[in-house]
Amino acid sequence: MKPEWREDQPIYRQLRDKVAEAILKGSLQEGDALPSVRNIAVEMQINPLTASKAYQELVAEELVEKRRGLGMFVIAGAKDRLLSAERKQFLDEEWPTMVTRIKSLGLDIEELLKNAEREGGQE
Amino acid sequence: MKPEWREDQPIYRQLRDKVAEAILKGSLQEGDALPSVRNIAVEMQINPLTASKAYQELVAEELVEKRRGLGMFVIAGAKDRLLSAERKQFLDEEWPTMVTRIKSLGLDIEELLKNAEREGGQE
Amino acid sequence: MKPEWREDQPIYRQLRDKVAEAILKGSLQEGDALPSVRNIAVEMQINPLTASKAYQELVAEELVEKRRGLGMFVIAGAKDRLLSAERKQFLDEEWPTMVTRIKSLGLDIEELLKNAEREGGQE
Amino acid sequence: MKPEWREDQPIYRQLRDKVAEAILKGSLQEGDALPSVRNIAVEMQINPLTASKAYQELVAEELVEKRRGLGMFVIAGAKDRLLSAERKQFLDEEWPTMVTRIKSLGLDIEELLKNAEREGGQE
DNA sequence: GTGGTCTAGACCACT
DNA sequence: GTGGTCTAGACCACA
Repeated sequence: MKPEWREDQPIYRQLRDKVAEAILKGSLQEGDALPSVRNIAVEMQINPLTASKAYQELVAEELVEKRRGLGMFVIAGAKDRLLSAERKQFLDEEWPTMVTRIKSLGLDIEELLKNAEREGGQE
Repeated sequence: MKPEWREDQPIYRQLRDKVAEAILKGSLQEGDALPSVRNIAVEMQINPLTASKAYQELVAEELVEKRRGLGMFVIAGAKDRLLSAERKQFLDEEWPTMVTRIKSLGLDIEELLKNAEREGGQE
Repeated sequence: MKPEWREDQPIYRQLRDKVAEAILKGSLQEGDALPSVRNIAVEMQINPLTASKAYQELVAEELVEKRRGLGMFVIAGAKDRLLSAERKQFLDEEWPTMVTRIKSLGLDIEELLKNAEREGGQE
Repeated sequence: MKPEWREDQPIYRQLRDKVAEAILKGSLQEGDALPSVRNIAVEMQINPLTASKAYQELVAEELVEKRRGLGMFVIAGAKDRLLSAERKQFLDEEWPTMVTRIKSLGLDIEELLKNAEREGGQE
């Protein structure tokens, strides 16, 4: 797995998002240890400090806890909390913006739906 | 009208988007003059240089032209060009991303779209 | 003013505390600009990144806001918010611990009071 | 009894403090044996090495002595020595800091102390 | 000018 | 082993 970083966001933010997604998908279960800062830095080919910054964001969001000398672990309830927080964020902010945009572009709902099905083979 | 700027994009980009939106909505007709850089800077409470940068973007996109000594004007055909460009951008990039996001949150795209249609027939 | 850093806390935390104290004391008024990251780094003889970390803490606490391209500014209401937050922290956590400690050491209240007056010439 | 560890101090220091407190309170009398490193490690859910480090601190402070093959025991005179050492530490360092803090928060030291006296005659 | 990000490398405390 | 902190120096976007 060769990580590729987008330019539109800082790397640490993207790494945070990757971990959050892994929690949502269940590939990181609650109670699981995250890869160590050093390991993930090597794997992702980034500076350990950058990786650490991503982890600190997760700690601040209370999705992950630090156990001193042991590492970082997914907090119990993290998945639920994350899911509801993201849904709220989506429904309150992202989707209304998107709806406005769709309308101002005069796009056809049916067409968008077909579009969504076409690419949505996976999941 | 107190403008509020988001943190996720530079101000000049957001101003550019506002103007583009105005063209799409028709509140800025083709041939209309844009507010002067100075005026809009005062009104939006931003640095004139920032306002100027927004206008330069619009010029680069060929939505607006500078008439020396007169100001900036919406180019004929701007609305159509803008509409098709934004539609392409939307369908190629924004919508697929949004679809992925909706699915990862376990939400129902069809329901969201139908709701959007029902609620705000006109924004 | 030659800054001296204690060993018991990271520098960025101590710098954050200095700024917070300046807000409490009023030497930094609401709306005032903080010294730039670079300037304070030079003045305090620390790395700009360390200074930046202190400022980011203050932003996270909503005591300070970033105005892009301009610098950091004390938010309106920062002083009040800070004062009540610190009082709460003190009364809920620090003081009860201190009381327990005083009792377990069997110290005399009157003596402590005299002590407090003696050093409390200022303020 | 589920021990909870604060983040502001290393676990071994907090454990040392717990033992010292027990000596002050008399729940550990002079001559008493301390729980074995292994037992306390299990009970407190910490690494035995961490527990051992706490005990070593107590030995270094001459509050506790190791009797080979038998375990760790509270030294005669430990309580008095501890009491005077902690009082000195408290009056010289902790109390002055606390007084400064109370004043900077605009709170009334006398009132706080009187309240403390009235409420919990015994902790 | 402003702050933000990243790197490379060092040192530290904790478990 | 773990994460945290700091430095020195670079580059970038924004106003």
